[in-house]
Amino acid sequence: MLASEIPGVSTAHGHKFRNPNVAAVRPERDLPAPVFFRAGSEIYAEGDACGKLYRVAFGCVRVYRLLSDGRRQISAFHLPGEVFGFEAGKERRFFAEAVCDSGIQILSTGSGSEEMANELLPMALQCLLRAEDHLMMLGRQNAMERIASFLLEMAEQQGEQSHIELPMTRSDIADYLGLTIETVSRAFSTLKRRGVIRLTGLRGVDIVQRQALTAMACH
Amino acid sequence: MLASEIPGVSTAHGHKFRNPNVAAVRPERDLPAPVFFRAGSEIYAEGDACGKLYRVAFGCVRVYRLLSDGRRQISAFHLPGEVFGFEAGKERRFFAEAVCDSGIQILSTGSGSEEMANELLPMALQCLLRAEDHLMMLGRQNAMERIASFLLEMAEQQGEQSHIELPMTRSDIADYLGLTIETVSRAFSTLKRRGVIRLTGLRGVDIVQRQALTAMACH
DNA sequence: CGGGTAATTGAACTTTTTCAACGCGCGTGG
DNA sequence: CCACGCGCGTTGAAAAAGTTCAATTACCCG
Repeated sequence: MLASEIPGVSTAHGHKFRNPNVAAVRPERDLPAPVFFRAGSEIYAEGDACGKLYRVAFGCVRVYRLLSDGRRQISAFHLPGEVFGFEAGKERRFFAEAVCDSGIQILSTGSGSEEMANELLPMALQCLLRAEDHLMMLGRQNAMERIASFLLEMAEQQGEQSHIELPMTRSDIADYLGLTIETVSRAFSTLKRRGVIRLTGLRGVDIVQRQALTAMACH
Repeated sequence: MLASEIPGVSTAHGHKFRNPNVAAVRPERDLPAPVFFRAGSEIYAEGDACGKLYRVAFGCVRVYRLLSDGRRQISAFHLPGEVFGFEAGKERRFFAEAVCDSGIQILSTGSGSEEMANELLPMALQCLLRAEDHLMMLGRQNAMERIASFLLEMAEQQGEQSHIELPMTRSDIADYLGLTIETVSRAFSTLKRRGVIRLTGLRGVDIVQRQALTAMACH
């Protein structure tokens, strides 16, 4: 099932979010058929039972938590090929939603093959690795550095092209980077004014001066 | 080996950091004798080979990363009973140092028993859970909320006493919370002025109004 | 082409940082 | 025993960064 096969669904972005950096969990043929989720629809919610894992076939997923007063922190965006849904404990503390129209393969872990259980730890560690990069960014980088890191991260997830598509809104980006939408928007504008990036529509970004970005991200 | 057996070493804090919330990896008798680390000394560094895990017998450990310009983000403090040192990849990207004089048990994982391999995934997930709490804090909470969360976290790690000992300096706390030492200090002063906490020396904190703290932490 | 959502921009304001000065506690050496 | 220095912590004032609120513009989709 592809986005392009679903009537009435825009495929302008759907098929572009390939992620060449993530090995398949197991051969594609062993994976269940993807379930389709409309943009914005819920994949799981806080309070749901843990136990299932999910794999993005196409589209994009945001995983987030909410504070009681509604402040949101997005902990990760997942692009095609990535597995998400790890959580310690019995009940989920996170929400997962489709950022754009997406196809999701549902993997049941407990009953899975032993072969799969062996891959769980590396995947969890990969998750941890990303969380720890994210931590550094939120704790110690300023707005411009976070935006630069974010663009490079997206470029890497999409195979190091100089053109990237951002499936998420400024609001999503803000909640991922711990900023406001206005600050995100201003940082984009500044990068554009300096000729570091070009904005093509609301979603597209051309990276004109990659090394300027890496210098800003200052790892 | 206990801190109190080491001549010339202050034991004023060493024995106080018990953590009743963490189950031992395996029965205490199977654990190797702890290695002693002086306050400030390095346990491992960025670039070291991964593969060993560590368990805090007594004392406290900080795990952190550095940006190229020296900015530091502490990703966790580990108190007695906790296991640390998980990292994906071959080489470490983190540093670990003793915050105060500490005893560390070194567990070699690869060659470990199968029984231990089975505990790796839960431990990694536990790690992930903490990282994600931390992420929320850094991304979406203000200075006072972070300090309140931090104090409650320390209280929980030390068994929900109303008196807690902070083995780390203000600078460590600042680098854990993504703030400056001045901001940390001002938040402590404000809490003191409001009668929420009492400061007993540089390291001790009495929690006078616990529910005021939980209200501030606003989970 | 027109409507509505999302994004951008400006200006005032708030929070946090930065820079600088000062104080406290403690150990050392005169 | 006391003076001194040193590390750590606190406090104040000014500056910077980011947020908030409000108004405007751009883009996508029918």
